[in-house]
Amino acid sequence: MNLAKEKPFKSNGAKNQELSKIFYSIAEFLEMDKVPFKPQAYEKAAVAIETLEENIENIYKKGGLKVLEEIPGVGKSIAEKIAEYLKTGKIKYYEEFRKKLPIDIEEITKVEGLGARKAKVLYEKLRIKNLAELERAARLGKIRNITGFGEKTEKNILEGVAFVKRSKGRFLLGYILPQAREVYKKLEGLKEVEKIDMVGSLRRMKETIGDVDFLIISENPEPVMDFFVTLPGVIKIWAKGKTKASVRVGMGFDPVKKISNGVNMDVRVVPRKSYGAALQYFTGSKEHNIHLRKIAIEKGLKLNEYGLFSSKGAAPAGGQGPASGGRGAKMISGENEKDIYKILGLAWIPPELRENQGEIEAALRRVRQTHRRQAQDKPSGLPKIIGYNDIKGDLHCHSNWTRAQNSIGEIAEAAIKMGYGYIGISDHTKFLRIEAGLDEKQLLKQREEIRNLNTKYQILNTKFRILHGCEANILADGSIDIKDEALAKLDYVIAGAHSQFKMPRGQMTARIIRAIENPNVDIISHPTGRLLQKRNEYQIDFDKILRAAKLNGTILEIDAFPDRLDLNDINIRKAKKAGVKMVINTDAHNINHLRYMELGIAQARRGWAEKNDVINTRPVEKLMEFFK
DNA sequence: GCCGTTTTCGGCCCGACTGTTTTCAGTCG
Repeated sequence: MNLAKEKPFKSNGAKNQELSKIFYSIAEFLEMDKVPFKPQAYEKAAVAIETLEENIENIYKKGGLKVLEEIPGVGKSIAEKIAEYLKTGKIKYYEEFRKKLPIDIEEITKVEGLGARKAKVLYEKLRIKNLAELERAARLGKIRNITGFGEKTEKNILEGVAFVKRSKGRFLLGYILPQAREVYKKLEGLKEVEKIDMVGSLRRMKETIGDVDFLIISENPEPVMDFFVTLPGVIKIWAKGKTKASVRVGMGFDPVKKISNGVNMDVRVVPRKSYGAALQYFTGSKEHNIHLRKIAIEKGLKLNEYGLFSSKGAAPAGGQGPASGGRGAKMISGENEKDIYKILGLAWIPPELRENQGEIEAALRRVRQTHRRQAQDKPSGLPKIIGYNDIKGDLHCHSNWTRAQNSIGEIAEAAIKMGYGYIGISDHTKFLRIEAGLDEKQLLKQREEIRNLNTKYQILNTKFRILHGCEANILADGSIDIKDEALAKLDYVIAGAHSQFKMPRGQMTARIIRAIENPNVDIISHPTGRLLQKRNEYQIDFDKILRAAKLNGTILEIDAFPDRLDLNDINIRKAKKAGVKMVINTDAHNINHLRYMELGIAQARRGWAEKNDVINTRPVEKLMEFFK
């Protein structure tokens, strides 16, 4: 490969992200001018482009405007704007908005309670263009005097600004989940709480979480609300009504951002007969729900958070009290979420798949497939995604042979407690001096300790095995920092890039591929190198990586560490499609990290991965067959 | 602006809560 010809790319899908941001902004600008319907059209296009698998430049190069228009939500007008952007780097329509209203709309609307309309007023009255100017105006007490605003709004803006500045609004799933579960348990313990579920992005196990949502059945919601807003840790009550309350909970110290932090939590109480509908509704995603409602409408039904209704004689929205489908509408379903999907002609869809990324179409295929024999084990076109109990062992654990905390014996004990059949020790190797990486000699020595421990388990008749691996380094040229003879003696070899992340795309791709082709390398760890909220993925041609992995039988890791979750959902789906096997590992540096496995499984589920796609769902003998 | 096995025109998901108003717009999910 001629590396000199390759220029560094901004990112694989940089244009996709840039365009989707522009279209989101156009939607906001149109919203400011109270233009009807166009904002939603632009937003829909923005979502479609943002989640597109393929690079939009390639799509345009291949098929021109015609093919762009095949993207759902993209018609003639938006396709032309995409082409304009790809050709000139600008969109005139957007630039004109920006000239008229030079507002950093993306930043300002991140502030809780501020949308496009208010942002426009703030600009017209006070020339506020960005977060810093917003904060200054609020501090000086200028905002309270504007019609439509007041003292409370001003105070909320100040708090909102502080929040955006501190956290950029989202939290890692791995750090939120334990906090959310604690609150869940407290609420669950109330005698007034008949049933409770976590909903929203937390139920969908998204890699980052904006806020925590709980759904509750209660005949007597007021004490629940009172309890919720006075929970220890609540630092702010945003809203408190009879059926809905919203608070900010302080979370102590955030180890990643090194600041003290808080997360918003919402509680919503619904009657039992509507619980399933509400569960569906509040789980989202928004796009999934919109699609579902449309299916309801096609069937002459109406779906909202209170239930599924026959829409015959339905009154216009807002005309009726709660728990209603409108005048004369009859409630068909609502208590059970599965029933709602069923009545709509769909197989039940696991929350992790609810992103309107084809899962509804797949679930629809149920009807056709039930006529076939295979209906029983595969009731729909949906994948039978990997389960949270399917993992038999963790192959990426660091021990105190390097700078991690626990001994190999301690890690093994923890793994046995988790019900695993094996654990893989994969310490860093010598290139990573900062981690006290092992050299060939030390690896051989480590092998002895592992052999001794395994002998002990045999004698005790414990059905458990420690596998000996390492996480070697892929050097800049794609070679490995440990000699082949030493690698060949290990049970398996993980290789990962831990340095020089800013290489040009072609060079980085070649580097990783060389490692994939190495006859001693079995697994590529955290294949794209991103760190959530910290570092973007390095530049690689992932399709080329997949082809090489498939050809060489090299396995790609889904690293479950909270700020990695790498591969991400889109890449997992691609890998599955390409027939590339994956392994879900925690990258544990102490035994408490072993519990992050759940995050990796969630990620695999969101990537539509099935048990068969993931090698460590297999018992140790079958597992070993995947190693070179 | 997009979309179409009911429509190339006429629809677009919809309800709760807040803060401001004095009957409702804006925001959120």
